[in-house]
Amino acid sequence: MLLNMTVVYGLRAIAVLACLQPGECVNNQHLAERTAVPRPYLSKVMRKLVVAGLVRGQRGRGGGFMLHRAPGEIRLADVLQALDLEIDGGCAFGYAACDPANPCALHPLWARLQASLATWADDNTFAELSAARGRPDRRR
Amino acid sequence: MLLNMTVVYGLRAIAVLACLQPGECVNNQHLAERTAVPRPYLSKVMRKLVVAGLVRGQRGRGGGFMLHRAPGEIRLADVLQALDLEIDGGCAFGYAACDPANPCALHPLWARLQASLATWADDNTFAELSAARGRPDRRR
DNA sequence: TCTGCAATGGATGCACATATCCAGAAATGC
DNA sequence: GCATTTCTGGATATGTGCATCCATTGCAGA
Repeated sequence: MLLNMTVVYGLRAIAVLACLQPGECVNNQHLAERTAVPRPYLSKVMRKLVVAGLVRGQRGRGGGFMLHRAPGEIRLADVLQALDLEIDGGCAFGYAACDPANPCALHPLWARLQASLATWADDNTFAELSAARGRPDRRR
Repeated sequence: MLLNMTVVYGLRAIAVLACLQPGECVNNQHLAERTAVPRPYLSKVMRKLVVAGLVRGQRGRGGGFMLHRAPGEIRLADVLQALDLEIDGGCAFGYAACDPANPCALHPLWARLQASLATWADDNTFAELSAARGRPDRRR
């Protein structure tokens, strides 16, 4: 796959949380079911999202997770960063100094890829999810 | 990084081969130096590129690797495919049936990423490398 | 204050990508 | 044919991402 599992899991989780009613929250077990992520691993991922300030974790009876900002205020790039994905992986040849003035052979192709990814991550938020928002699979 | 090491190594190798004079070839050791890839691992990567028909491997004294087609005839997608990178990683939620008619929540965002990547891989060839083509690091 | 629920955090196991080593096979020049 | 060079190919080590388990901490309601 193109992105690593941890990131995919994080995106799924945020997407599910973005579909909740305001004030509503989902605990780790239910979230694991809805995202099809292994329960113990999901809690590690959620922890990182909490630390990054994207998600709020409420302990105790009736607790769970909810978004800390409106879905439209969360960019995909925020999630990638929270989960330690380097958008800019550096020079394709591993050169420390590689810029348009002194480029490696792959520089133009590589820069184009980086730009595509960065645009995708920066310009998209969770405001736009598919019609699956109202999907009846909202089991508890 | 965004792509896995194997793919990056493969791209580097093709880029170096694309800079050779017609008929010229480079053996594994020199190629490993120019691409900064571990020598034993590079030979595995090269093998896959040979099997895929992108590169020709010539054994014996004076042998080595050379491109099997013109640089402009090799798309990035060809290299990715040769090195077993799935461009289309399937649904972000892992649903078997996920299409615009019955989408997962992440579908629109996910489709946009897939499209960006596919465009990059399909529309770019090794015809366009940076000015490093004539770079004086052409040591033997 | 007690009890149960749920997130937190550390320690650990597992699989696969990455990397290495070495013997074999093919091509070239003598 | 022989020696040298070089790719080929299998077996093996290593390191990291992925996943699991369990003890602890914090919270809410009775």
